[in-house]
Amino acid sequence: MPLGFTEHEMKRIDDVVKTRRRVKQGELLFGNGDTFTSLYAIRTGVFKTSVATEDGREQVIGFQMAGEIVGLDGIVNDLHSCNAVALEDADVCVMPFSNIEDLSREFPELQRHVHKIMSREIVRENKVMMLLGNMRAEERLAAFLLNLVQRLHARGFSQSEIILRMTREEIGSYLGMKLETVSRTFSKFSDEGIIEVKQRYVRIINEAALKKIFNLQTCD
Amino acid sequence: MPLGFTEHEMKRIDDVVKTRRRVKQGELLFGNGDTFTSLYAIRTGVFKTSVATEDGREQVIGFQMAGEIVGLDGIVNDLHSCNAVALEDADVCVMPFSNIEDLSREFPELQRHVHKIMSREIVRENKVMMLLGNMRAEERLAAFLLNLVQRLHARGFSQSEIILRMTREEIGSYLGMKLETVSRTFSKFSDEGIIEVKQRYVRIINEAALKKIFNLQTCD
DNA sequence: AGCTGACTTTGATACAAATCAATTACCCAC
DNA sequence: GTGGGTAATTGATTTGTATCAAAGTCAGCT
Repeated sequence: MPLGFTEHEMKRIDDVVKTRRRVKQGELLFGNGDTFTSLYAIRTGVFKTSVATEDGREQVIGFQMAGEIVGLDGIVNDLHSCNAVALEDADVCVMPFSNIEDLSREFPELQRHVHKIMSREIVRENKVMMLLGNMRAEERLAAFLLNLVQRLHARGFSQSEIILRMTREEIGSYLGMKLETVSRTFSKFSDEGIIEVKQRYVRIINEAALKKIFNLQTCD
Repeated sequence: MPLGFTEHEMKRIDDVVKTRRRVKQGELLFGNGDTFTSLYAIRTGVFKTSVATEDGREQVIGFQMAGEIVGLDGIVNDLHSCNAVALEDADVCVMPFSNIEDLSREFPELQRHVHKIMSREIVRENKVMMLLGNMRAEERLAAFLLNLVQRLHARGFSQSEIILRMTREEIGSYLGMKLETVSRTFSKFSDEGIIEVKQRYVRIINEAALKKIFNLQTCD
């Protein structure tokens, strides 16, 4: 949240954020078709967001963690158009969107902040489209690992070790490949000494090699 | 634009939109790295937006036409992160973003409108991710054609005839396939009597068949 | 501790789309 | 009209990933 407010102002902004909600592993925070009322700021836990086709194919849209906002998809039609599922027990701030709109008319800083959050999501999705449209399996997985470790590091975790909260199938769905291909690509990186993999545990041994495979700047 | 304003209010809102800019075919409206100042409302013409990797691969992010807004990618870092190129001579309204923010603090209707535009873009990109991650060539092209004809029809054009403003390569980039595959898939649909294709001219003969191939509701 | 079920790894094979290559069609300038 | 360049089509072949199949690993439960 942006700074530079008086105590009174902070109080009013805090009020938007006061409602909490716990979501257990595997539970929906919101689902496709649900009425949209609020954005959610993740406090703890990791979520996946996904959309599905009629015939049951799932596309994972993103993995979200502490400090990130989910629910932006609901604004346009007052209905959510994707599912947000907790991949581990999670804790979110419920922020009624009408309150956000009211307050952001009063506080330009907050208004700007909201706009940036939405723009950031658009830019993130642009990068995922590049990944899905142009890259090969190894590039996709390298990009995924680099992105994940960077975000975890920014939150005070290790810059080389990851405990994955998602299955191979979910990673595959996000990256547009099958779970077997995800597994094989992990094994390949492991054989080449670039990473160490043991089920959900991943340690990055040679970050430079990963960056070379994904010869683009790290996404955020 | 939303309705329900007084004459005086309309005047002030109109002022935001008064600057015009012409962009010739092939020219950039804005490019990756350009300073962000404004959103652009397309009045006439068709644009493509795209991002590029270091090694020169291009990913088309979208094709935008009259009434649609481009430039949302620039808000988050005050820099554009994609390119917007006119595919035909075009005409846009330049809308300085600081003006939009100022006015939308005054007019809740406008504020809501801006939020919806950004959310709509997020939802659109979610659908493209589904397309790129889960669908096969025929499904992608069917989805593309249905989407295009629907948007053109909403603008008063035919609901079955299209003049494509983009090359096979650009379509392929958008859909995550090579230009040869785009061409072959067009030919296949043509052989099956679903469409008539002659270079940039496409006529949809059997919309139901296209919808069946793309067995999802038409994207918007 | 042992069972159960979900997830992961690995192997063999099939297939859709990419790649390489050669025409063909079209638009625009002269 | 005619020539030149870009874009599109079509064919032959290769290749990356999907698919099908079978073990192997692990966490949770009784």
